[in-house]
Amino acid sequence: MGKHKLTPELMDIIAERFKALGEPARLQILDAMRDGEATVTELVDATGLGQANVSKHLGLLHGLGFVTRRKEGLYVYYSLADRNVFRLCDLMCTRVETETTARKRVLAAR
Amino acid sequence: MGKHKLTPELMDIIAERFKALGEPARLQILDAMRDGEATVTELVDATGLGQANVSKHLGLLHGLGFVTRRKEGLYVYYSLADRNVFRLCDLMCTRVETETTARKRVLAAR
DNA sequence: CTACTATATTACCATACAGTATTTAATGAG
DNA sequence: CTCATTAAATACTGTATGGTAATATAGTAG
Repeated sequence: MGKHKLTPELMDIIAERFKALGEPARLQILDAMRDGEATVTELVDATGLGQANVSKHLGLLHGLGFVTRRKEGLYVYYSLADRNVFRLCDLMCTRVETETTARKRVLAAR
Repeated sequence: MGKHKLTPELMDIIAERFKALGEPARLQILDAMRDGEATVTELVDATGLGQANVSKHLGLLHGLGFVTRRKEGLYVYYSLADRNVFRLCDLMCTRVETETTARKRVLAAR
Protein backbone atom coordinates (compact mmCIF):
# COMPACT_ATOMS: atom_id res chain seq x y z
CA MET A 1 0.00 0.00 0.00
CA GLY A 2 2.62 2.54 1.00
CA LYS A 3 4.89 2.57 -1.98
CA HIS A 4 5.89 6.10 -1.01
CA LYS A 5 7.76 6.44 2.24
CA LEU A 6 6.71 9.56 4.05
CA THR A 7 9.84 11.49 4.85
CA PRO A 8 9.40 14.73 6.80
CA GLU A 9 10.06 16.80 3.69
CA LEU A 10 7.55 14.78 1.70
CA MET A 11 5.02 15.19 4.47
CA ASP A 12 5.42 18.94 4.25
CA ILE A 13 4.78 18.81 0.53
CA ILE A 14 1.80 16.50 0.89
CA ALA A 15 0.35 18.61 3.68
CA GLU A 16 0.61 21.70 1.52
CA ARG A 17 -1.45 19.98 -1.19
CA PHE A 18 -4.03 18.71 1.26
CA LYS A 19 -4.32 22.18 2.70
CA ALA A 20 -5.00 23.50 -0.78
CA LEU A 21 -7.93 21.11 -1.05
CA GLY A 22 -8.99 21.89 2.49
CA GLU A 23 -10.96 24.91 1.45
CA PRO A 24 -14.56 24.71 0.19
CA ALA A 25 -14.05 27.63 -2.18
CA ARG A 26 -11.20 25.85 -3.96
CA LEU A 27 -13.14 22.61 -4.17
CA GLN A 28 -15.99 24.57 -5.70
CA ILE A 29 -13.66 26.07 -8.26
CA LEU A 30 -12.14 22.71 -9.15
CA ASP A 31 -15.58 21.16 -9.37
CA ALA A 32 -16.69 23.94 -11.70
CA MET A 33 -13.91 22.90 -14.06
CA ARG A 34 -15.04 19.31 -14.09
CA ASP A 35 -16.61 19.54 -17.53
CA GLY A 36 -13.69 21.32 -19.17
CA GLU A 37 -11.78 24.54 -19.18
CA ALA A 38 -13.32 27.74 -17.98
CA THR A 39 -12.46 31.41 -17.82
CA VAL A 40 -12.15 33.27 -14.56
CA THR A 41 -15.42 35.04 -15.13
CA GLU A 42 -17.16 31.76 -15.76
CA LEU A 43 -15.73 30.40 -12.54
CA VAL A 44 -16.82 33.52 -10.71
CA ASP A 45 -20.35 33.04 -12.02
CA ALA A 46 -20.37 29.33 -11.33
CA THR A 47 -19.21 29.66 -7.74
CA GLY A 48 -20.66 32.99 -6.70
CA LEU A 49 -17.31 34.02 -5.26
CA GLY A 50 -15.69 37.39 -5.84
CA GLN A 51 -13.39 37.94 -8.81
CA ALA A 52 -10.31 38.77 -6.76
CA ASN A 53 -11.02 35.83 -4.54
CA VAL A 54 -11.30 33.38 -7.41
CA SER A 55 -8.19 34.79 -9.00
CA LYS A 56 -6.22 34.33 -5.81
CA HIS A 57 -7.41 30.77 -5.36
CA LEU A 58 -6.58 30.01 -8.98
CA GLY A 59 -3.11 31.41 -8.51
CA LEU A 60 -2.56 29.08 -5.60
CA LEU A 61 -4.01 26.07 -7.40
CA HIS A 62 -1.86 26.83 -10.40
CA GLY A 63 1.24 27.25 -8.28
CA LEU A 64 0.68 23.79 -6.85
CA GLY A 65 0.04 22.28 -10.27
CA PHE A 66 -3.61 21.49 -9.78
CA VAL A 67 -4.66 23.53 -12.79
CA THR A 68 -3.17 24.72 -16.05
CA ARG A 69 -3.79 28.04 -17.71
CA ARG A 70 -4.03 29.11 -21.29
CA LYS A 71 -4.32 32.70 -22.27
CA GLU A 72 -6.30 33.66 -25.33
CA GLY A 73 -6.97 37.28 -25.97
CA LEU A 74 -8.54 38.88 -22.98
CA TYR A 75 -9.46 35.59 -21.43
CA VAL A 76 -7.52 33.09 -19.40
CA TYR A 77 -8.77 29.55 -19.65
CA TYR A 78 -8.11 27.33 -16.67
CA SER A 79 -8.44 23.59 -16.72
CA LEU A 80 -7.69 20.67 -14.44
CA ALA A 81 -4.13 19.47 -14.65
CA ASP A 82 -4.94 16.14 -13.09
CA ARG A 83 -8.31 14.55 -12.65
CA ASN A 84 -6.92 12.55 -9.73
CA VAL A 85 -8.25 15.38 -7.63
CA PHE A 86 -11.69 13.85 -7.94
CA ARG A 87 -10.30 10.46 -7.03
CA LEU A 88 -9.01 12.07 -3.88
CA CYS A 89 -12.42 13.57 -3.18
CA ASP A 90 -14.07 10.26 -3.87
CA LEU A 91 -11.74 8.47 -1.51
CA MET A 92 -12.39 11.08 1.12
CA CYS A 93 -16.11 10.61 0.62
CA THR A 94 -15.65 6.93 1.31
CA ARG A 95 -13.75 7.94 4.42
CA VAL A 96 -16.68 10.02 5.58
CA GLU A 97 -19.12 7.23 4.84
CA THR A 98 -17.26 4.65 6.88
CA GLU A 99 -16.97 7.22 9.59
CA THR A 100 -20.68 7.93 9.72
CA THR A 101 -21.66 4.27 9.52
CA ALA A 102 -19.20 3.57 12.33
CA ARG A 103 -20.84 6.29 14.36
CA LYS A 104 -24.26 4.84 13.66
CA ARG A 105 -23.04 1.45 14.79
CA VAL A 106 -21.82 2.93 18.05
CA LEU A 107 -25.10 4.72 18.61
CA ALA A 108 -27.10 1.60 17.82
CA ALA A 109 -25.03 -0.51 20.20
CA ARG A 110 -26.08 1.25 23.35
CA MET B 1 -15.15 7.93 -11.53
CA GLY B 2 -17.28 10.37 -9.57
CA LYS B 3 -19.74 8.12 -7.88
CA HIS B 4 -20.21 10.81 -5.26
CA LYS B 5 -21.77 14.04 -6.44
CA LEU B 6 -20.20 16.98 -4.72
CA THR B 7 -22.99 19.02 -3.22
CA PRO B 8 -22.00 22.22 -1.42
CA GLU B 9 -22.59 20.62 1.96
CA LEU B 10 -20.52 17.60 1.02
CA MET B 11 -17.76 19.88 -0.21
CA ASP B 12 -17.68 21.57 3.17
CA ILE B 13 -17.34 18.21 4.85
CA ILE B 14 -14.67 17.01 2.45
CA ALA B 15 -12.76 20.26 2.76
CA GLU B 16 -12.79 19.93 6.52
CA ARG B 17 -11.17 16.49 6.24
CA PHE B 18 -8.60 17.66 3.73
CA LYS B 19 -7.76 20.55 5.97
CA ALA B 20 -7.19 18.11 8.80
CA LEU B 21 -4.60 16.34 6.66
CA GLY B 22 -3.17 19.65 5.50
CA GLU B 23 -0.93 19.97 8.49
CA PRO B 24 2.51 18.32 8.68
CA ALA B 25 2.18 17.77 12.41
CA ARG B 26 -0.97 15.73 11.97
CA LEU B 27 0.50 13.71 9.14
CA GLN B 28 3.46 12.98 11.39
CA ILE B 29 1.15 11.83 14.13
CA LEU B 30 -0.85 9.60 11.80
CA ASP B 31 2.34 8.20 10.33
CA ALA B 32 3.61 7.42 13.81
CA MET B 33 0.54 5.24 14.32
CA ARG B 34 1.19 3.30 11.16
CA ASP B 35 2.50 0.24 12.97
CA GLY B 36 -0.28 0.09 15.52
CA GLU B 37 -1.78 1.90 18.44
CA ALA B 38 0.28 4.32 20.47
CA THR B 39 -0.08 6.37 23.61
CA VAL B 40 0.08 10.13 23.61
CA THR B 41 3.50 10.07 25.19
CA GLU B 42 4.76 7.71 22.54
CA LEU B 43 3.42 10.01 19.86
CA VAL B 44 5.04 12.97 21.56
CA ASP B 45 8.37 11.15 21.56
CA ALA B 46 7.96 9.93 18.00
CA THR B 47 7.12 13.33 16.59
CA GLY B 48 9.06 15.69 18.82
CA LEU B 49 5.97 17.85 19.23
CA GLY B 50 4.75 19.22 22.56
CA GLN B 51 2.29 17.22 24.63
CA ALA B 52 -0.48 19.79 24.53
CA ASN B 53 0.01 20.18 20.83
CA VAL B 54 -0.22 16.45 20.15
CA SER B 55 -3.23 16.16 22.39
CA LYS B 56 -5.00 18.93 20.55
CA HIS B 57 -4.24 17.42 17.17
CA LEU B 58 -5.43 14.04 18.40
CA GLY B 59 -8.63 15.59 19.64
CA LEU B 60 -9.26 17.02 16.21
CA LEU B 61 -8.36 13.80 14.40
CA HIS B 62 -10.61 11.88 16.74
CA GLY B 63 -13.45 14.31 16.25
CA LEU B 64 -13.24 13.76 12.51
CA GLY B 65 -13.05 10.00 12.88
CA PHE B 66 -9.50 9.55 11.69
CA VAL B 67 -8.43 7.82 14.89
CA THR B 68 -9.98 5.81 17.66
CA ARG B 69 -9.09 5.96 21.31
CA ARG B 70 -8.97 3.37 24.03
CA LYS B 71 -8.27 4.27 27.61
CA GLU B 72 -6.43 1.85 29.80
CA GLY B 73 -5.39 3.01 33.24
CA LEU B 74 -3.32 6.14 32.96
CA TYR B 75 -2.76 5.73 29.25
CA VAL B 76 -4.85 6.49 26.24
CA TYR B 77 -4.11 4.38 23.21
CA TYR B 78 -4.81 5.91 19.86
CA SER B 79 -4.97 3.99 16.64
CA LEU B 80 -5.94 4.60 13.05
CA ALA B 81 -9.63 4.29 12.37
CA ASP B 82 -9.12 3.88 8.66
CA ARG B 83 -5.95 3.06 6.81
CA ASN B 84 -7.36 4.76 3.74
CA VAL B 85 -5.52 7.79 5.01
CA PHE B 86 -2.34 6.36 3.60
CA ARG B 87 -4.07 5.66 0.32
CA LEU B 88 -4.91 9.34 0.22
CA CYS B 89 -1.31 10.25 0.91
CA ASP B 90 -0.15 7.82 -1.73
CA LEU B 91 -2.53 9.29 -4.27
CA MET B 92 -1.35 12.75 -3.38
CA CYS B 93 2.24 11.62 -3.82
CA THR B 94 1.36 10.49 -7.31
CA ARG B 95 -0.16 13.93 -7.83
CA VAL B 96 3.12 15.53 -6.83
CA GLU B 97 5.10 13.21 -9.06
CA THR B 98 3.09 13.99 -12.17
CA GLU B 99 3.38 17.62 -11.24
CA THR B 100 7.14 17.59 -10.97
CA THR B 101 7.62 15.51 -14.09
CA ALA B 102 5.34 17.93 -15.91
CA ARG B 103 7.48 20.77 -14.65
CA LYS B 104 10.63 19.00 -15.80
CA ARG B 105 9.11 18.51 -19.21
CA VAL B 106 8.37 22.21 -19.45
CA LEU B 107 11.88 23.10 -18.38
CA ALA B 108 13.43 20.66 -20.82
CA ALA B 109 11.32 21.96 -23.68
CA ARG B 110 12.83 25.41 -23.75
C1' DC C 1 -5.35 58.20 -28.38
C1' DT C 2 -9.77 56.78 -25.10
C1' DA C 3 -13.03 53.50 -23.37
C1' DC C 4 -14.06 49.03 -22.02
C1' DT C 5 -13.35 44.20 -20.41
C1' DA C 6 -10.86 40.46 -18.14
C1' DT C 7 -7.52 39.22 -14.97
C1' DA C 8 -3.99 39.96 -11.55
C1' DT C 9 -2.13 42.38 -7.69
C1' DT C 10 -2.05 45.07 -3.60
C1' DA C 11 -3.65 46.49 0.83
C1' DC C 12 -6.39 45.78 4.47
C1' DC C 13 -9.35 43.47 7.90
C1' DA C 14 -11.15 39.74 10.47
C1' DT C 15 -10.94 35.22 11.64
C1' DA C 16 -8.85 30.71 12.27
C1' DC C 17 -5.50 28.15 14.10
C1' DA C 18 -0.88 26.12 15.41
C1' DG C 19 2.01 26.27 19.20
C1' DT C 20 2.99 26.75 24.19
C1' DA C 21 2.50 27.47 29.18
C1' DT C 22 -0.41 26.47 32.63
C1' DT C 23 -4.00 24.30 34.97
C1' DT C 24 -7.18 20.55 35.85
C1' DA C 25 -8.62 15.71 36.15
C1' DA C 26 -7.82 11.07 36.59
C1' DT C 27 -5.15 7.12 37.80
C1' DG C 28 -1.72 4.75 40.23
C1' DA C 29 2.28 4.10 43.74
C1' DG C 30 3.91 4.23 48.29
C1' DC D 1 -3.67 10.25 52.81
C1' DT D 2 0.39 12.52 49.64
C1' DC D 3 3.00 12.57 45.57
C1' DA D 4 4.04 11.50 40.78
C1' DT D 5 2.46 10.59 36.16
C1' DT D 6 -0.51 10.94 32.12
C1' DA D 7 -3.68 13.30 29.35
C1' DA D 8 -7.07 16.79 28.47
C1' DA D 9 -8.64 21.49 28.84
C1' DT D 10 -7.94 26.36 29.14
C1' DA D 11 -5.88 30.72 28.04
C1' DC D 12 -2.95 33.18 25.43
C1' DT D 13 0.08 34.79 21.47
C1' DG D 14 1.68 35.16 16.92
C1' DT D 15 1.04 34.05 12.35
C1' DA D 16 -1.35 32.61 8.28
C1' DT D 17 -4.98 33.23 5.36
C1' DG D 18 -9.75 33.93 3.34
C1' DG D 19 -12.53 37.64 1.74
C1' DT D 20 -13.02 42.15 -0.32
C1' DA D 21 -12.19 46.78 -2.10
C1' DA D 22 -9.28 49.35 -4.75
C1' DT D 23 -5.85 49.57 -8.05
C1' DA D 24 -2.91 47.93 -11.75
C1' DT D 25 -2.04 45.45 -15.96
C1' DA D 26 -3.13 43.62 -20.32
C1' DG D 27 -5.78 43.08 -24.24
C1' DT D 28 -9.56 44.74 -27.52
C1' DA D 29 -12.43 47.94 -29.94
C1' DG D 30 -13.58 52.32 -31.86
